[in-house]
Amino acid sequence: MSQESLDTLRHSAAHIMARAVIRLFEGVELAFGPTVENGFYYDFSLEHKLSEDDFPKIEAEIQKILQENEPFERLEIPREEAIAMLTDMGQKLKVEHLREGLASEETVSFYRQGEFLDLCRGPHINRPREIGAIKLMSVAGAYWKGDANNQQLQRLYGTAFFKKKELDSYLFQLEEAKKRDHRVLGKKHELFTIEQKVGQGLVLWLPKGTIVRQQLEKFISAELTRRGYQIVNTPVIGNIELYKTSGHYPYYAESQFPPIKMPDGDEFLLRPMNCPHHVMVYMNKPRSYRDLPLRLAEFGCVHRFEQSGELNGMTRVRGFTQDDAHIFCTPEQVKDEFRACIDMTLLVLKTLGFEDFQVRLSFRDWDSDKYVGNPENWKKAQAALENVCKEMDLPSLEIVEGEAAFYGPKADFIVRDCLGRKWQLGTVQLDYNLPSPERFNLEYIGPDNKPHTPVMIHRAPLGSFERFCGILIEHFAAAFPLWLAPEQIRVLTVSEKVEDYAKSLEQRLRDAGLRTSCDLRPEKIGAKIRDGRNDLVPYLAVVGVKEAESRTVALRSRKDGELGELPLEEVIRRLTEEVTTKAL
RNA sequence: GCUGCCGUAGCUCAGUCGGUAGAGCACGUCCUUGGUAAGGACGAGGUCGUGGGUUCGAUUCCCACCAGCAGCUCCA
Repeated sequence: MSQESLDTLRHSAAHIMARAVIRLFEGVELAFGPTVENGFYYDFSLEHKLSEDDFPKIEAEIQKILQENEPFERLEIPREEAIAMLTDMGQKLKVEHLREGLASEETVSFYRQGEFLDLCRGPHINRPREIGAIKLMSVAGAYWKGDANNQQLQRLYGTAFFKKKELDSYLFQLEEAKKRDHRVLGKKHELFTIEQKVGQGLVLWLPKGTIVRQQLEKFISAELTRRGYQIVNTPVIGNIELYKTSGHYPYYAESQFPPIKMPDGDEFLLRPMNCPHHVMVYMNKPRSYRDLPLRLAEFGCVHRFEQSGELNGMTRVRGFTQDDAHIFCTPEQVKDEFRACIDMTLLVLKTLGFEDFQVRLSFRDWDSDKYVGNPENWKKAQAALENVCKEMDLPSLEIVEGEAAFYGPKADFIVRDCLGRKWQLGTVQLDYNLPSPERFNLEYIGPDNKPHTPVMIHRAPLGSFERFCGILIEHFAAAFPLWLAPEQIRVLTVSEKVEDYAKSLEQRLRDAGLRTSCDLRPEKIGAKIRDGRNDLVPYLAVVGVKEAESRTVALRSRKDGELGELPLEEVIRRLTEEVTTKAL
């Protein structure tokens, strides 16, 4: 079945659900009932507070409608007549939609099914009974027309399939996906924790999670060196004047931790971004065009007071560390620098085996006044960005207006979590505004011996270590490749007789730079293998009397199973090679 | 922040129609000295998220708060 016919089916299912709700409850006003990725929803306004307890009742009514099997019938009605009709029916939301959203239409389409009549573009299936399986999934609040200032509606989510078997398989996949959730695996494998007593959205990296993070830091650091960056280190707070100059403060007052007020009247802000500090590093001394591009990098810790309802495991937190850098360059250098940033982001994603990502170019909304800087610079920046992205042939490139940072357009790299939700990881942002005379008034002396304004590029290939690791946990289902694995090889003893031999192996592995431990428990080897596999250790080295005598280990890999007896030197050589190549 | 749901041992969860709680795993001790996914016995672990209220008595009922989950809104 094509996605198109599945969408038609689900769209009809949404209408059947709405019809059931109207039959069961008083004073139901309908809003919109579109299809979404794995199903559909319908927004309602009604007195009764819907909850999951109502689902059986609604689903029973839906089944009745399916049995009745009345056909969908399309009607074309002049808009004015439709307004009168819907006003009579008390469907105020639909009337508003006709008056505003569909104001330019001559006629609009309705669908009738028995006594149920609804404004709808269609198309629909012919007969309800074509729906093989329909299930209500959840109830949630949603704002009318997606605006938090409007009234809140009740949204019922559901899904539908042609066959019951397809629904079962979808529900099974959902259950499986939940097992991959980084919050579940992070707890199970002791990677990170978030404690109420520390605070919402504040991540405590546990020893095993810290190893994964450190490996990423090493990887990024090596790239920074290779690509001519200079590492700096700056404090996590700054005088509020700094953010007033940068323009950040008035714009984002609500999503910051409140300022720290000093007795002398000074105010300090827990920094929500690193840019102003790096700008100050740039301003530390006069700069010449010969110094550019100046690339300043820092694993910078920032804090943002995100709304409580937005917090989510490691992927949306209140304190996080960006693999940040700011590049100060001449206008002529922008294209090359921007390209290099995209290139580094692609390298990161490729190294970690992310193939399914999309790139979103976020431009400004020309009607909005929330952006700073002159339109000329914006046009220049957006054109430069778009050109480079097109030249580099990035996957599923999408341009969205209105998503830009307030100081400039950006290219974001977006991946999905195990439940299909999109998250922005890497980002490259062009900025003609912070360096401008209206802001920090950055300068460099050109070959003409006159001051010029540099261009700034903000970029973070990972985005933040927190979010990236959260997504990474789900990407690998916590079975990290050897170079990232918290424990790379575990020595398992068959009996106590070989304890000394096992300990000597552990030390030699450590000397070779491998992360290892020794399972000396008085358990049977089967149990130790089982635990080692459950802990997702990439290599298990079994040693018994036989191996102790021949000075070998019986190696077992997570991927390939038993590999036979090998001398330790051979094991070290293999693992070191695998770590160096960052094999997936 | 909003709507709905939810919170019992380190973890996953059961239970109490109101009389202060239980399982499996993990943990500890002992027995077993074993060869590629769970050997056995015993033991320790909980102010049932927090604060109020109703009650002779609340983990259980009610209210508020806090935290978590799904969605919405937001995301420098």
